[in-house]
Amino acid sequence: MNIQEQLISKTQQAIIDFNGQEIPLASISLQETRKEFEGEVTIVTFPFIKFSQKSPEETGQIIGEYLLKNCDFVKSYNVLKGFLNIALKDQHWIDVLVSINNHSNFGQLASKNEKVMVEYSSPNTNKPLHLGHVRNNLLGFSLAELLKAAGYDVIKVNLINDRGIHICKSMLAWLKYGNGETPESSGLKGDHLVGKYYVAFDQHYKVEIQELMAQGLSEDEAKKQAPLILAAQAMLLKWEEKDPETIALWEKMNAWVYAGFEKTYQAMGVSFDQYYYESNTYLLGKDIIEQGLAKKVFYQKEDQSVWIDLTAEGLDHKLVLRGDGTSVYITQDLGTAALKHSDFGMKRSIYVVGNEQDYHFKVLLLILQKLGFDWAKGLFHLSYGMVDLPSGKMKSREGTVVDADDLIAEMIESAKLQTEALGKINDFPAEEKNKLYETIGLGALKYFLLKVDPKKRLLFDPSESIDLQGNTGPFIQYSYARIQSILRKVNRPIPSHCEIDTINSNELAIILELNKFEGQIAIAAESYSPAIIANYVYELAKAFNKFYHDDPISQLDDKKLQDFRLMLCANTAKVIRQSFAILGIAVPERM
RNA sequence: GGUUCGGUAGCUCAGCUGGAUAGAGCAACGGUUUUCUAAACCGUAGGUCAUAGGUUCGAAUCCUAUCCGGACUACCA
Repeated sequence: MNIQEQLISKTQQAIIDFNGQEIPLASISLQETRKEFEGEVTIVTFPFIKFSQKSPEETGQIIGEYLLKNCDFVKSYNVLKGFLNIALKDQHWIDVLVSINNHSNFGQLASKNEKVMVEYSSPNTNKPLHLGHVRNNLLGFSLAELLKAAGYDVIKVNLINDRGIHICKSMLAWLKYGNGETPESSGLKGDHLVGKYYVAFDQHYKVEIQELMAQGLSEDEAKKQAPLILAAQAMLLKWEEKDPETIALWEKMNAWVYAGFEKTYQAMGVSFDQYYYESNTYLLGKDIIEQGLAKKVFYQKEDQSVWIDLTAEGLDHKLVLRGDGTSVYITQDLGTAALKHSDFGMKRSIYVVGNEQDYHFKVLLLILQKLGFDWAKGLFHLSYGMVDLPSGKMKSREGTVVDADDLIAEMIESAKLQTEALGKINDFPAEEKNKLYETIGLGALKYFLLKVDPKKRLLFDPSESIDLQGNTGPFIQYSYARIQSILRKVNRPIPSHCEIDTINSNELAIILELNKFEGQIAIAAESYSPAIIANYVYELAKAFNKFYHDDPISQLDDKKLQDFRLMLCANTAKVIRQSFAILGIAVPERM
């Protein structure tokens, strides 16, 4: 029985001893004592008064007195209104630290022998990645690391949207206006080059629409009849017919994009175990439509189009296959979901996709459940909020997007300026300096994006650079570097046991944080929220910095105390490093 | 209109399986360095937790309504 279970059980026993009344165990809950009061564990006594027949204060006294007498790990207690605060003996907390220290895999929860798939990134190959994609990628990668830490076997998947009318738009514009421009000839990164022609298409298209409207067509008609859009549609048909020239162009331009994406992925530090391409999966799903028709989950209209009636679920009628037999988005997604499951047989599958697609995923999951696939209940849409600018939503066509590559470069530059201004690493070789700027710049960016609850929309103001002070990635990296500095200076192995018997409040605060780590991993994994880890590790770093400020370590003469504090430092560093690994953020040895 | 997510300090966010006087960071103001890295530490100031009801011993947290904002509501993806 652990400490908490003992406290709960003894609390119940205290009242039984007092008057024979039995408090239900479920109504006894322990919580952390707030910082301004003495103690580490608090029991709320309000729910007990109908059993004790005493005031909340008296009830607290009765229980506190009982615990003090009957639990050898309880040091003292105090009662404030309906709150019984319990302080545990220092030795208990020292033991907790030693046990964390000697735990070879602290922060890695026991294997659950369960496969979980995380699909994220899922880019279109017609334009470069922007800040919204950055959030998606960091969130997806971090979620995968988080689930691994929580004991799951994780498969990271990227479903690349490499076909469709939007891809044809870039291809067409490049043919018409590109003059054979290549990444080599222009020096442009491949994804940016292709994106340039996607924008070019839209500009020329708009001109054509204006011209047609001037000729008296309505806007809708003009949009449908503009020569450029007709040409793009024709190109899509040629692609579907596997016209060699079209395919060759498509392959060439996609290869440019992939080379560009690869660089951005590398810069962000994200990776995948498996790629799926829509060009391979877009025809999937039609057999599922057949099954659905046979099971009468779907129905067919006179024009042969296939629909599902979701009005009973509060949704609408939804098209699942066009009248001409071609797929829509959801057709493919039905097929891809089945394919992924047959490839990996995972129990759970998480889609990291923005909340603009809430409706789509609600429908997708509902259809799969209605079709009776037993794996469908394991699907989950991790719906994250959009990244907004002060001016509102980012729009690629209006040029208001924050480009991923630019942003990363700016963050590294800003880390460089800040680091140079502080002048602490002038003795570093140039290569190490650059590495550090990258570590800090990306650390700031990643932490900034990950510390916010994924569900919430996130505001980014490009005119204000991301902070490097306060509740930021670099603050936590700095705490880590400080510890490494101490460990280097003392240069003694971390002991495996402790010979002190009292600890101060700063030390206690750190141990309390360290003790929470694995619980936080479990909670964060269950709620799919790396933000919980980000906020947790910030609290740890704060506690450490206060300790560092107040209490000497390397200049101590008392070796026993020094050993203990070294152990505290080393384990703080360990937990910071692991927390940041979950967030996909590197830690520096010096900064 | 319907569905849905959100609204906490000037700004960015924690806290939300109901518990104490609602917490951080930034920005503002003041202090700390002959002592392990001041990217730090300490302090001051800043709040009708959108609004109104309800449930409860107790509500930022749960329920209802209203207001405000976002997203979705395509034979686009």
